[in-house]
Amino acid sequence: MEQLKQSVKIVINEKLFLKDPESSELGRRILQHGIQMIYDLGFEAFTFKKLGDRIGSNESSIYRYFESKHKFLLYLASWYWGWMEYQLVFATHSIEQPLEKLKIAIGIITKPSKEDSNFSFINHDMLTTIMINEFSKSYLTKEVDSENKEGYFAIYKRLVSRLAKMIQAVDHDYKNALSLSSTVIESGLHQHFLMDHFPSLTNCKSATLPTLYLTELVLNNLNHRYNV
Amino acid sequence: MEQLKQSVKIVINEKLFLKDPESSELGRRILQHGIQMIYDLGFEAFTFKKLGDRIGSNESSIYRYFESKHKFLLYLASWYWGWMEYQLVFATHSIEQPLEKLKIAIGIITKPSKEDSNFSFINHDMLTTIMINEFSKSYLTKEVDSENKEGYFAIYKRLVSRLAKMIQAVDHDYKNALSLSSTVIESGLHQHFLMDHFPSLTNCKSATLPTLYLTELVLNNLNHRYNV
DNA sequence: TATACTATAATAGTGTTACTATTATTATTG
DNA sequence: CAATAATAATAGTAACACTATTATAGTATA
Repeated sequence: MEQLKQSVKIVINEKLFLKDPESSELGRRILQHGIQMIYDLGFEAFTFKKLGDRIGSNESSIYRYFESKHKFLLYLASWYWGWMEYQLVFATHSIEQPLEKLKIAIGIITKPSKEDSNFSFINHDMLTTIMINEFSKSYLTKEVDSENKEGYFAIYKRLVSRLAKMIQAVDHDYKNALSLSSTVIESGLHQHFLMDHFPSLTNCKSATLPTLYLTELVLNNLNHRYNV
Repeated sequence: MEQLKQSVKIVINEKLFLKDPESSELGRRILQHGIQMIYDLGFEAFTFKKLGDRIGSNESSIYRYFESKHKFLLYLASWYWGWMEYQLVFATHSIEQPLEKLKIAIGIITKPSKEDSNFSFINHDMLTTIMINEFSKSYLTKEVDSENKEGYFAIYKRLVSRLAKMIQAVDHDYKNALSLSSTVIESGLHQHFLMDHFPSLTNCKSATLPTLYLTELVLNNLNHRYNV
């Protein structure tokens, strides 16, 4: 917790960038407009060349911050999950009751920002949408294993593990806390995608957000188990 | 059911191919070796050029079967879900008991083939792995909505809907049958991916397959609900 | 046997992507 | 004022995802 609060800046694996984009004006413009462009065009159509044109800068200058488009996505994903972790730890640290703690955690993970104040040039709403649409692409690659070894997914994994611990705290005997945690985090994104593009495949609506569905899904599996 | 059994051939949206690849020797080689190559190289590194070289044919000839690499993936996905649907309907149609039916359905959807006999030149094990690694890429695009309108995801959607109906049959009052169905199908793939690449994020192991975890997950939510 | 037609192959070419390399310019600091 | 660092400009590369055109081989029909 202390690590998190002493500095609000989200600490990201240094191998994901060549020069810290938060440390200069150009770097911040890259983040801000990069997010905007991926949001608008999708990750496939987004290029460093287009981004350079947009911010009145040069493609080659962007490459001095990020080695590749793929690392840029990994950077954004780390930032997103780091920010989730921050919210989660901050919102639950003073709560004693494990069940209460878990409910709040699920609420944070499964509901898309909106109400959260921006504490940097990173637009949270857009970043959330980017994660819904693009996060899977950051790990569904032939290089996952080596990139995982490099620690590029460390923050994400820490979040899954944190949520799993909260699940376990509510039911010490539940055998699938990790799977349930990863399912909630994944479905938190996926159900939003379905709402936007395949509404016939989900019961979630702007009124009934995934939060409710997933909270019930989890709690029904704790302390009163059905054994197959 | 009759539609399914009258012909074992899986019927795929005709807009997904220019010439039916199952109708010629070259077409079948494209499918067979295309699957092998995507399995080996991943979808990104796979190209029609490489496939042409491999099968001693020409890039341009492959383009006479599939308009694009993306449509080839959509074709494979349709084939995969069509085959799932076939297995599911076939295995459950004679079962009366809704609970029994549902359990069998979840078993089929969440367990990777292996035991299933190939009834075409399509290798089911490889195709399953391809779906685990690449299926998300078929819909996480800027073109989802228009492609959805064209019916490119029809079989997948039908499967989600079928499973949702089976869930509903076990508990008529459950409010999130569609979301639960889509979650099971998604997690069926995702938990396998985690087993292979992020074992610390799942409790599933070759011994304890996702089937068990997901069956419990579903059944714990039916008929004895916790209300948030 | 000639002809017509189809399937496939060969060849070439296009615009774009995701970079890399080199050099020039501008801004900052000692 | 010189040295250094950051950024920009320019050019180039190999590969990708196609498209277009022409050639060839095989089969079917008149």
